[in-house]
Amino acid sequence: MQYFINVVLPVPIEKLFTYSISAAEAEIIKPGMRVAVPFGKSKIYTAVVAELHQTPPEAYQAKDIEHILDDYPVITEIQLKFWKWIAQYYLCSVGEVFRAAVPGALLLESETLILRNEEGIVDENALKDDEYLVFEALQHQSILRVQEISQILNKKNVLPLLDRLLQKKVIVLKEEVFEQYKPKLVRYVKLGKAYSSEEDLAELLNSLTRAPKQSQVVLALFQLQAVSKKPIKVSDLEKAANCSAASIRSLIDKEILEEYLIQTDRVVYEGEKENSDLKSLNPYQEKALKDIKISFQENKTTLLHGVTSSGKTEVYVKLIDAYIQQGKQVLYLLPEIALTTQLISRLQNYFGDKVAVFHSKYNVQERVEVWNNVLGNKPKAQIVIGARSALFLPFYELGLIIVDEEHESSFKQYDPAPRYHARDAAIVLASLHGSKILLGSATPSMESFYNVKTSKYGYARIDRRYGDVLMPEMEIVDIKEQTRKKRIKGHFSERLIEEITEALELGEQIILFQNRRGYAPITECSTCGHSPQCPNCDVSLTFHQHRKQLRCHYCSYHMALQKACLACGSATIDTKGFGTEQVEQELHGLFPNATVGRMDLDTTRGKHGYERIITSFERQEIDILVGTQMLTKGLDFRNVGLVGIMNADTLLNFPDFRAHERSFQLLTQVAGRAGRTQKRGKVIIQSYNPYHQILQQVTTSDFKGMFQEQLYEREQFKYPPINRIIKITFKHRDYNKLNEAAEWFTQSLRNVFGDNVLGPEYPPVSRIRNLYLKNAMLKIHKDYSLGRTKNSIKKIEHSFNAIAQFRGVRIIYNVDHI
DNA sequence: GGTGTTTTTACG
DNA sequence: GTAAAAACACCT
Repeated sequence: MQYFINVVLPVPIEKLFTYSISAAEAEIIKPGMRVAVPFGKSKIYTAVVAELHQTPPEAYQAKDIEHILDDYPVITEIQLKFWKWIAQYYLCSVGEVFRAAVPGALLLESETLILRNEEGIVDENALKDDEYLVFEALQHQSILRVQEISQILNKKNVLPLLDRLLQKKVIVLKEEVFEQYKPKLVRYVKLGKAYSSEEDLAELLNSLTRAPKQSQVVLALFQLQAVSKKPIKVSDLEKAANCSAASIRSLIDKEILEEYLIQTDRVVYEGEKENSDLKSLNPYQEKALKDIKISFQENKTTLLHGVTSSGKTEVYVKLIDAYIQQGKQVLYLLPEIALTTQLISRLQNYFGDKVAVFHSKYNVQERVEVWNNVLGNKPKAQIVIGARSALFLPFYELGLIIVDEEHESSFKQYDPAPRYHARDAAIVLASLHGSKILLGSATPSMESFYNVKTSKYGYARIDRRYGDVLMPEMEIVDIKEQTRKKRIKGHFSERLIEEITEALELGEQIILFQNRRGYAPITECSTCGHSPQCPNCDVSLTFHQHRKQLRCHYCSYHMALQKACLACGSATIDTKGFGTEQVEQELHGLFPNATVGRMDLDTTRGKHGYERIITSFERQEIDILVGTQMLTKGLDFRNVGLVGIMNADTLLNFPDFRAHERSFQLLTQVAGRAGRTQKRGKVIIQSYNPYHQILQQVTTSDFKGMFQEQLYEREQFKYPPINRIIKITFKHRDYNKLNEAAEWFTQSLRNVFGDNVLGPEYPPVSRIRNLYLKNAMLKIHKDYSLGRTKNSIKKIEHSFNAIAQFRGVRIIYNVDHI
């Protein structure tokens, strides 16, 4: 009997690949295990077993697998189903989901190593220059990587050369798979066996009189042992004895000390265990909790709609507690995990070391540890807080999923595939696990609220702030009028300056919101109108004050700021528009005594970038914090009296159908940062367009009005939530080829879907990294079969690929594009 | 015709 | 995605 497995490979190819296995292997292998398989001419890849069977492939001879990587499945059955759903819904391959879902350290790939051929006799004269260089390098270093050779020769393609060297028997090649995950081992010491009793010790110290440092170490060790029964780390001993590693080393060599290693987790929660009791809920929270529970009984996805600072977290905590009591796992999804150190520490206060965190700023090693803890259903990963990628963890007994700040667009992955929406995927995951799912937001998305209205989702509401704090008072300032009356300094209206001054006098903190980073978006010569462009992308370069640089936001291109215009040579370079940096600088001029902080992508790079700024604002070391939309994301500051929105218009005038919804959400969220304690907060919104519908709705907290109005518009123009949209992007280096291809494809779509097809159009940035772009949009009514639509698209793509002249044009699908 | 570079194709 | 093979461009 022959045995075969079908595996998923981490490559963007639709199909599964078949390998043959031995009868013995067939006994061991189960779906969800990883196997190493040869793929292509030389590479070895990590694949996941999807199915076992006994039907030999007809058209080819299946290869044997290299070896089995796991003793038990590391991918659960549910995960495999979930991957398939994502691939099918978001129009990508299961392999692409696999690549995104599994931490890099579990995805081993082989690397070609180049070694000397010890047997071959090399005739140095028969070698060409570059061949000789490789030969010579191998005399110094016995192993080289392909990449290193590339560097030595300063050439991209070195494989033909290696082939020649292989023929001449100068080198041999070896494929090696590197295990990337290495458990972290910590060195510990204890006293050697010979010295366990008291008398031995005295003798030992005597023998060390001539080595004062070493006896100091032994004494320190004893002191440490006296304090706690725990094993003693080498590093701790070093510190306690104030000695060098060498002293300890020589004690170990003398067998006075004994060294041993213990495997430790990289991610450990250092705080005390479950120190806070669960807070009791106020009547509004109680009511919401009750409504959620009722809705859960009907197995409905439920939306918790609670105004800013209404204490949604306490409700979550109660729910989480209920599920972990039953021994179930809980997943808590957040839009941007790095911003939420506040929330993490709050949950850790309640649940201690049951809380694990998972996000993209963790390194590969840390991610594998969380993965394994979740897979093993370990108590220390019973509650997982994570960004969207945490959806892919191997949950075993998932009882509850919470999607906090459900409206946030960063739940949607944009690039690369799979372009999934974590909120929607979470709902599917919950149904696969039979678990409950709660969405939470102060400003629900149109989609979710529509689902509530159509009774698809359950609904719970809290419309009072915690502790009955009043909603902030909002004021719109007309900057057009103010400019006309010359009542404006830089970008600050008189009203805003007054309020800032007052808040500063009262010792309150201030948040200023400007939805644009950098100093000024573009520089322009006021003589000839030239503004420097990126050579690879179709955008103007952005000026960054901090480094005196012009940068491209799409590729990594940057150049120093030119003193004179590159086109006409005159020194009349002007900056247009304004960003957070400029606001910050103007503040220094207007309020020289206030300390100003800035929070945007530029100042929050690095693992602890956010934390630094947030904590120093919390400690009130900063009076005024200027920032981009990062500020809106669930931060909780006690002492903020005033929130200023520098310019609401950039949001409102954004050219897409979600602009109004997004503006409402953003403005409401920023405003919600004001006055979270007893005193009523104040919000100033500056705008050129003070009578704009959305601004009125924000100031009166009229969510329902906004929803009704937007729904009507979306209905008119066939946009979500009533319709689904699929954005199709075409990409190619050749402008004309791209145009023809996009035109052809869109026309084919039109033949099937009629005027539900828009485009093709150039996006605002029509060239990125030297590739031209064009977009088409397909709108499908919610009730129309998604499967049929996708089949039609696939069919069109198939004929498209059969046309020789269009080959090489890349097609990217973005289902439910935001 | 040889050499280097880009595009195409196939991978089990 | 990667790498070999094929096609193309360029040079002597």
